[in-house]
Amino acid sequence: MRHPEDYVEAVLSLVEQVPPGRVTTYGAIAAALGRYGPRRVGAVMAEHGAAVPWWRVVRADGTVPPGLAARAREHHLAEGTPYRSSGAVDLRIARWPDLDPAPRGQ
DNA sequence: GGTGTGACGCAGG
DNA sequence: CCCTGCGCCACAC
Repeated sequence: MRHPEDYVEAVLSLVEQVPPGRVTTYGAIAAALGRYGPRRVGAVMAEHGAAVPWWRVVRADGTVPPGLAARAREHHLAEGTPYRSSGAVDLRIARWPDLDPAPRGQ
């Protein structure tokens, strides 16, 4: 293991708790765990992500890295995840948990 | 021990 | 919308 076992388990556990049609972000997971940073979460996902609904973890702007975007989009379409016209997931609606109290401009 | 890199994030130009 | 720099942390060379 390149990462602490308990940390890996914690990350995967959180990802599995994200319901269909909703998503969370690398930064949110990192903040929730209060340990390491977004990049560590990404590293864990790159290595163990296949075991969980990895497509429910997106970047802070709602986009998914090239190469994963195509497959992620299929899952999102099947789950009804809200997308923005830009092609990124609409975090204002899909973010989970619902910690998005300030709908700013809208 | 310096340097580059990555399934990241944010501020600036 | 584009690109740049910096912070972040672990790893490979």
